[in-house]
Amino acid sequence: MISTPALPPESSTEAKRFEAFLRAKKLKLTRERKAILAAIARKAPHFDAENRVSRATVYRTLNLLVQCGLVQKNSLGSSHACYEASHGREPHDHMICLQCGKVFDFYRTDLAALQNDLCQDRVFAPLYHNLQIFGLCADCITGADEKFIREQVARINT
Amino acid sequence: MISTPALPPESSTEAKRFEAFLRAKKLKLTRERKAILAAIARKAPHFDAENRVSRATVYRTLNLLVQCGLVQKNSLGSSHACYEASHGREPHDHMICLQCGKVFDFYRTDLAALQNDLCQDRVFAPLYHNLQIFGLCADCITGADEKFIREQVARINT
DNA sequence: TTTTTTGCAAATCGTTTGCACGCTG
DNA sequence: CAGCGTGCAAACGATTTGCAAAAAA
Repeated sequence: MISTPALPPESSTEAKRFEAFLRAKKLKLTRERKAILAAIARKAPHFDAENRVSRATVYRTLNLLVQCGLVQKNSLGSSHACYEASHGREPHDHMICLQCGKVFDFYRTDLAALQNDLCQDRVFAPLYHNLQIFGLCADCITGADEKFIREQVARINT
Repeated sequence: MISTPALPPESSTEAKRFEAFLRAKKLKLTRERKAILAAIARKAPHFDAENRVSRATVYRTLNLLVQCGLVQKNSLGSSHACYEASHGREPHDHMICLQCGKVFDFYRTDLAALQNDLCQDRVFAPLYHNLQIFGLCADCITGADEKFIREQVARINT
């Protein structure tokens, strides 16, 4: 076993932010909340290490972390969502193939600027965005029904 | 009962597209599929009029319509989704408040151009996009913990 | 007639909630 | 000590799936 090392600067930053948030809302800093935050800070895949914390608590805490900006929750009206730690997240977006479902990441630094630009004339403080481009990937375009698909693409893109 | 009128031009366009798609995939044009397509074409809210078609069939057909481009399915890796008819859809995007969950629509004509631009150097044929901007709405910014929230926004937006 | 579809009901899966007990401030 | 938070198990709601009957090609 390794003696507990000093926490990396990022996680203590995150912890401080979370604590400040809880204080502002008069909520309590429990062992479970610390554990979940720690798991996120160390980028634990799917919170495996936090099996001792009940699922209900994980969800309740995730909601707090979302409100506090430490976790991003992506959804759109649906009851399902996709949680992702904000910390160290390269702001990337997705291209999703409608035919096979494959997801491609892409990075564009200018999208953050666009985001701020979009919000400049309205009272809305943007924290992060999520851009999904749906279409057809190379494999699916060259598939059997290529002709049909190309026609489809042409029609919609005009 | 009313004698069947000629279908409006849009729906017949959609119907043709769907038929071509089914033919290309050697699938059958059933009464249920027609009914669901018709409901979408007439912008029926939530397919109320299609109660006679089983839920399973609605979902199965929606998947076909998505592949064929007549319906947009918005999700992000999650198993839940948000279906929306492509037909006559103003290409709009969403700002979503993390605090209260309210959704604001916004329209930007230049986003379609951006979408094509993003895909120009890779083999991916974009059909449509979905941009979500998460942040805090006016009401929530002016709420009790304004100070904290502003700090948060400032931190993330840099 | 052959193959695809449908409807039903059961199975999933992520998420939420009510409640009694436990812990933080 | 007063609340807030937790675990559990049941409730939920959207979506999927297996299977036998029904419909399209």
